Amino acid sequence: MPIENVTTAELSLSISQVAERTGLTTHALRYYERVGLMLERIGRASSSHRRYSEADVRWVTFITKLRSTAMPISRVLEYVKLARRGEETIPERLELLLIHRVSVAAQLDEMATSLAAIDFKIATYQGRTPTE
Amino acid sequence: MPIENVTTAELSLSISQVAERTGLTTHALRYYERVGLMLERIGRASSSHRRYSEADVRWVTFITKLRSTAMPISRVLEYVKLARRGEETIPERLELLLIHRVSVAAQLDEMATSLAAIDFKIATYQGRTPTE
DNA sequence: CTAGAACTTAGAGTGCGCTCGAAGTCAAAT
DNA sequence: ATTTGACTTCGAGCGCACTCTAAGTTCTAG
Repeated sequence: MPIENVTTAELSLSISQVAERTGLTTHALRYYERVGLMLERIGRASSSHRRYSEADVRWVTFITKLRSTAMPISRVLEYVKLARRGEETIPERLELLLIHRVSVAAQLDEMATSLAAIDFKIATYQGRTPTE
Repeated sequence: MPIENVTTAELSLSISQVAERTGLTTHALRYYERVGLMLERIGRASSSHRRYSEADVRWVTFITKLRSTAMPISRVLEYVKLARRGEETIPERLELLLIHRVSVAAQLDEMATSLAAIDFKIATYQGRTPTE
């Protein structure tokens, strides 16, 4: 019954706890690790069970923000690889995020436009003349 | 050499013209027709080439709004089937759209939240303390 | 001590939404 | 008359992002 994290007040979570906290499945978390999306190697308990640090959880959380704005995993991977190279790649990471930002804005815009079209249809179904 | 659309001033477009106008590929348009997404049978020229009416184009355009708000094709199909049954299914179609509307709002919300997180990161990379 | 839940790896399988290829037809231009 | 290119059908193939299975290990509760 080895106790980890004696040094700092680092919590260390099991994979299922991280799954709960992030909304991903344990399968997805293992998959992310396999394809190289994690910033650092995920710690292991003596049993070889994964132990996630707070930083790991923050990173997974950030990844989900990128993913939920339709950044492909391949792009996230580029970003991770830059991040692993250290501070010197901040300009490149910044550029990557700024480019992505444009696409997110476009997505928001398209979705808002689509919503308007759907609302228009809803209004006609509700018998309200939508232009009225 | 039978001439279609004699009655009205209906324009009739080729598949590639519709592709241009809707942003879909001709492949996707054929696929949509194949899986039953079109409201009515698409007209054919004597050559058996597809001829799209204005109403067809409007329908495809509406479909793309549903799709771009992440409505699965299976759901669009439900909607189409209702629509083909006529006016009596308007309440059901309305309900389907209202339910979808909720999901679109949630998507917009999530995307906005993710954008905020990305902007936060951008700000830190730009050396601005983001909370400042 | 034992049962059962949770974990491990490696690799195969899945669902969605197209996308592509093959083989053929047709119309317009040269 | 022939070449070019857009079209047709049908079915297979593909990329993405997981998701699941199998076989084995380990942790937890009673």
